Amino acid sequence: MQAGKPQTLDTQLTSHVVNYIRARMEDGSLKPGDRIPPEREFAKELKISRASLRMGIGYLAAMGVMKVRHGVGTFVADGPAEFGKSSLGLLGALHGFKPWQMFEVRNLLETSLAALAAERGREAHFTALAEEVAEMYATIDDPAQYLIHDVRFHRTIAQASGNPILAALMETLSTALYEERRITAERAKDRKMSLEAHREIYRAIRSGNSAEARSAMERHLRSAESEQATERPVHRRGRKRQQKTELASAP
Amino acid sequence: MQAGKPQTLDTQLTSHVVNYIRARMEDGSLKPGDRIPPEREFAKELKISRASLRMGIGYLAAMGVMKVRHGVGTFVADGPAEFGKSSLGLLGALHGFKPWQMFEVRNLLETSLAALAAERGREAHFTALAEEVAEMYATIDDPAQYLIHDVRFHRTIAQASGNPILAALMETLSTALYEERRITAERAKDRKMSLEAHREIYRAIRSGNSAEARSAMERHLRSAESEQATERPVHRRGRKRQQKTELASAP
DNA sequence: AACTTGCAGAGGTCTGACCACCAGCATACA
DNA sequence: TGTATGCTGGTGGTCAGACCTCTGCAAGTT
Repeated sequence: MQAGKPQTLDTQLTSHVVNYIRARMEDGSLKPGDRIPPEREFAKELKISRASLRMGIGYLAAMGVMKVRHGVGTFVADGPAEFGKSSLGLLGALHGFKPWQMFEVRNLLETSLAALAAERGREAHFTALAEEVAEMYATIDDPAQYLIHDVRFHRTIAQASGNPILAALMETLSTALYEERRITAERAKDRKMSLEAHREIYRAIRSGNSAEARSAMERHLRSAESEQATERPVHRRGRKRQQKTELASAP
Repeated sequence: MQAGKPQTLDTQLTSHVVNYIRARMEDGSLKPGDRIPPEREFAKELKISRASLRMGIGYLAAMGVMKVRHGVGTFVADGPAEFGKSSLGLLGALHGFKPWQMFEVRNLLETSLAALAAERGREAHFTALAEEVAEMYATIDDPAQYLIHDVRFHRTIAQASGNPILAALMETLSTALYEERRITAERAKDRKMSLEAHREIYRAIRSGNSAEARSAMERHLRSAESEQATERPVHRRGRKRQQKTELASAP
């Protein structure tokens, strides 16, 4: 899945850095989780200023390909692929995406994802799915926690589909969805129904029944959409230092 | 389609800039095509250094939300939404995407896109599609030109689907596909078949027959995939200053 | 053994200078 | 009069080096 060198980047030096990193990723000398040299050294090595190097790193970080940790170092991203954490949110802000459009995409992707997961999923994936369902049971009364496991469930399905590109698309959608649902009050009754739906999806996938997995997912999304229509957004009370609810990587 | 402020960005100041721009996009005071103040001024206005401002702009440019033109200014992107030009290529380099995975995604997206276009497409879209088909006829003997109109045809379908999120996804795929196919030699016979297929797709869409549009697209992609399997990649001859083949925005 | 402190190394930010590019206008020439 | 030429102002691109802040760990303290 190689491609020509796109000359479409911001500037010469930025693309210099990007191409260099990219080349090292393609020839395997830079793998997920690896660390790149300190900025000062690396800049000298590439014979560019630190500022320019940082522009390049910033670009890669924005693309979700690199991860910068203040005081520690810069690393190649190691989690599931993704198209930049807030890209969809940003584009939405700019082009005014509508909720129904979001659902349409989600429906399209997730039903196929569920079907593929049923066909190609492996034991490890099934186990992970079962665990998330269990966690959802355990946190049925804690909306914030429940949501996290809900999202992780869907993400795990994406990974079980065996197609990393699809998984990356779903990952991008998930991030946006999570941000959106995090500030929405959801009814306990909805969670009960949702939980049931997830269990059905899980069973269908585990049993390898792709058609049933697809339709179960479709039913789930359909009801989720209609529920959302009757929800009332919660007033955001003075940003109370939101705890670490970052969705940790799924196994 | 709003979302909380993601605290996931590189650094404080970068996110400061991003949030500022984002807010102005959401409240409508910054629309596609608009220009932002010169860096020196803008930096002073936001009370940050020019370097930091540039990091933020770099992030937004990477996301495809802003467009920087050396010597001219910085603008809000105005073309069709897209997730960063080379994001998919970069992710592919990192995670080693396989061609069949690409086709799987493409098949999934484009068949639905074609169906939606048949249902929701408007006259302007049909006209644009017809023009691209005509251009394909005219450039049947010029692989490079033909490819451009081929890609534009598919892109126009995405826009006709009436779902900008889907269109953005397809746009991202298209960029990667274009880069890939641009360095591949394709047989004249393949182009003849391809042209026929496109005409069928066009007719189905124009007549509003979504089921037929879907299956026509599916047939097209299936044959494209099998053809590609027998193609031989062309040796890249010392990067001969590739002319301006940038896909211009579709009408 | 547990806690505290200090330091070294890494990324984050600032400043101000200079370079490169583009557009438009004024001048010079045909 | 019309066209070519060339200057100039404004804008982004790059650089250098200094200083700030965060993290992790090791040495020291209790």
